[in-house]
Formats: sequence, structure tokens, C-alpha cells
Amino acid sequence: MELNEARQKFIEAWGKIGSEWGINRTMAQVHALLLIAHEPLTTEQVMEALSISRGNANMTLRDLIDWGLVEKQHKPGERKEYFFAEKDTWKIAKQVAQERKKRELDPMIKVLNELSVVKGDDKDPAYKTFKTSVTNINKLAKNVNKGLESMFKAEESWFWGSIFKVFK
Amino acid sequence: MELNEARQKFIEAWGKIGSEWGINRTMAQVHALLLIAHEPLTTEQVMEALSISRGNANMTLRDLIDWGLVEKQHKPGERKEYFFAEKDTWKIAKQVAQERKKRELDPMIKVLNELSVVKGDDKDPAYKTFKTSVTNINKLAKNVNKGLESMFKAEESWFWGSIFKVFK
DNA sequence: TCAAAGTTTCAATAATTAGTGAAAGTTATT
DNA sequence: AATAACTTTCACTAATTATTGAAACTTTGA
Repeated sequence: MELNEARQKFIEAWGKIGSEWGINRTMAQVHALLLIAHEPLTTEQVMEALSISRGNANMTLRDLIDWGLVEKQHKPGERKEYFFAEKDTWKIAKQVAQERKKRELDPMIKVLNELSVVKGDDKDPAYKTFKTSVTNINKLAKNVNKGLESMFKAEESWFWGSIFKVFK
Repeated sequence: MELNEARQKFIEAWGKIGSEWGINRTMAQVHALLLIAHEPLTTEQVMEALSISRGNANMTLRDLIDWGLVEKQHKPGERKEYFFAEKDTWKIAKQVAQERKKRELDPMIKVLNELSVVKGDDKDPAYKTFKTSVTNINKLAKNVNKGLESMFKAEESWFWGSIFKVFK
């Protein structure tokens, strides 16, 4: 396989994975493009490489910056903005996990806590089932939460090590 | 908060989380409905509870069965099919992880393996960056893969224990 | 074998989400 | 302060994804 074909395939695959995880395809593709770019790219270059409009490129790059996956750079003597991606995959993984925790898990835990104080008759099976389900999901969510906190603090090898150690 | 209001909120929250993770909202809501149902429900009851069409209810229930989250049940003397959800959250989490691994991570690893054999000139920075990025993502993906395999085999407390132990 | 009860399919439609591009806004330079 | 280079916004349109509902299909029992 030739390099350009491979780059293309990588961008497609990353886009597909992204869309399966609720991240818009273009955003994942721009991220992929920057991941395999050996130097920072301008908005123009991103537009060109992925055949997308200026508006789309701009918003997508901004979103990637919000997610902490991409940064702006200025080259001395030039007005144009250049964009480059964090390339350390462990940092990327932590960053994504952190953002999603903030946007999704934290609000979910808040709702679950509200729901677990609902009062009712312990003899009512509808109440009992509700209570049990919510309590159990709440416990799981809190464990995930703690697991993520560990991940954020951890070095990569340390993290995986702690998972694998026990399960040879 | 009253039980019915709480049930409603739970269904909405679960639907929202689902859609943020690339799972169609209705599917997540039907799952939520069955999770807090104290007895198996018929297609009619699902349609009624969530105001969705027969076709939608049918397809969604089938999808949930494909995901291994819901099962059919027949009551003796009745022709109707009843549906109920697995309620053990650890089993649910494993099941979801397993399905997504099969559908997404495994194909991704396959692509990454294909891409990592691309040949090129080590002095070409475009080639070097591509190679490095793909290799690193590949390593991460394989660690996630191993981590999931551990999870599938593990008991819940054992799994979390192994993560928390190291990070007090 | 027929018809009633129930289930599934799928073309048509609706709802949602993503993308465009031109206009407005901003910033740096002369 | 005027202009040119560049960035951002947002109303409109396109593309995608989800849902409906009626027709086709299947199963059961009389």
C-alpha cells in the first residue's frame, strides 16, 4: 500500500470510529488529518485535504481545541493560524475521557443521585424495582468515576499494568 | 419526587446518555423502561409507554435482543411475547463492552494492522509521522483490547479492585 | 383449512444533525 | 484611518438517521 492511500484509509477509519462514538465524522477526520501531519496545517489546507467548507473547517477546529486535542500555533512573520494535534495517544485518551466524564458522566451521576432519594412503599414492586435499578446503576457509575480519576492521575504503563497484573 | 415522575426522568436520562454514545435514543429508552419494569412487558405496553409505533418498538426490541440486553419470554397459555431486561449492571456493562469491541474495536485493530505495514522512506517526515502515529494508536488499541478481555473474565469487585488498589 | 392473533418488513416521511458560503467581524500593517 | 489578510458567524440547504404505518407474513387453535 502506498503512503497516500494509507493516509486516506486512516482518516476514513478514524472518522468512522468517531461517528460510532457520537463524535461527528468530520471532526474525527480533521483530528486524524492533524495526527498524521508532520507539520501544523492551516485552515485552507484542512479544507483542501478533506474537501470541506471554510465554515465547517473553522468550527471543527474550534471544537477540537475545546476538546483539548488540537492547538493553534503562530509562525513568526505570518498572520495565518496553524493547527497541530497532540500526538501522545495516552494523553489523547485521557483528554477524551476527561471531557466525556465532564459532559456526560458527571451530569448522569447528578441525576442518579436525585432519583435515588425518591420515597415510596417498599412493598410496591414497581417502587422496589425502580429503587434497585437506580441504586445499582449509581454504584456502577461511581466506580467508573473513580476508575477514570485513577486513569487521569496515572502513567500509561502503570494504568494498564494495574489492570493486567491480576489477570494473566 | 413522585415515582412516576422519577421513572420518566430516568428514561429520559438513559436515552440522552445513549444518544451521546451513538446508541439511538429510542433504543436506550426502551432499555431504560424494561430496566425499571418489575415484570416483563409486551410490545403493546412498550409502544404505549413511550408513544412509539409498532414497527419502531419491534425493531428496537430486536436490536436490544441482538445486543444481549433483553430477552423474550412466553407466558403459558398466551401467544403474546413478553420482554424483560437483564438487570445486573455489571453484566450489562460487560455485554455492551463486548458488543462494541466486536463491532468497532476489532475492525479498527484490523485496519491499524494493515496500515502499519506500509513501507516508505524513513527520511521522509510525512512517512515517519504517519508510521509513528499509527503504531502508537495500534499499541493503545491493543491495550484496550487486553483490558476488555480482562473485564470479560472478571468479577465486578475484582475488576474495580485491580484498578483502585494501586491508586489510593 | 381458515381466520384470528400476533409479528415483521420496508417504502415513505419526519426529525435531526451536519455542512455551506457569503456576509460580518477582527486584527495587523502602512 | 484605510485596507488587506484572515477568522467567525449563522441562515439556509443537504445529508443522514429515525420513525411510521400499512401490508405481508407467521403461528396457533377451532
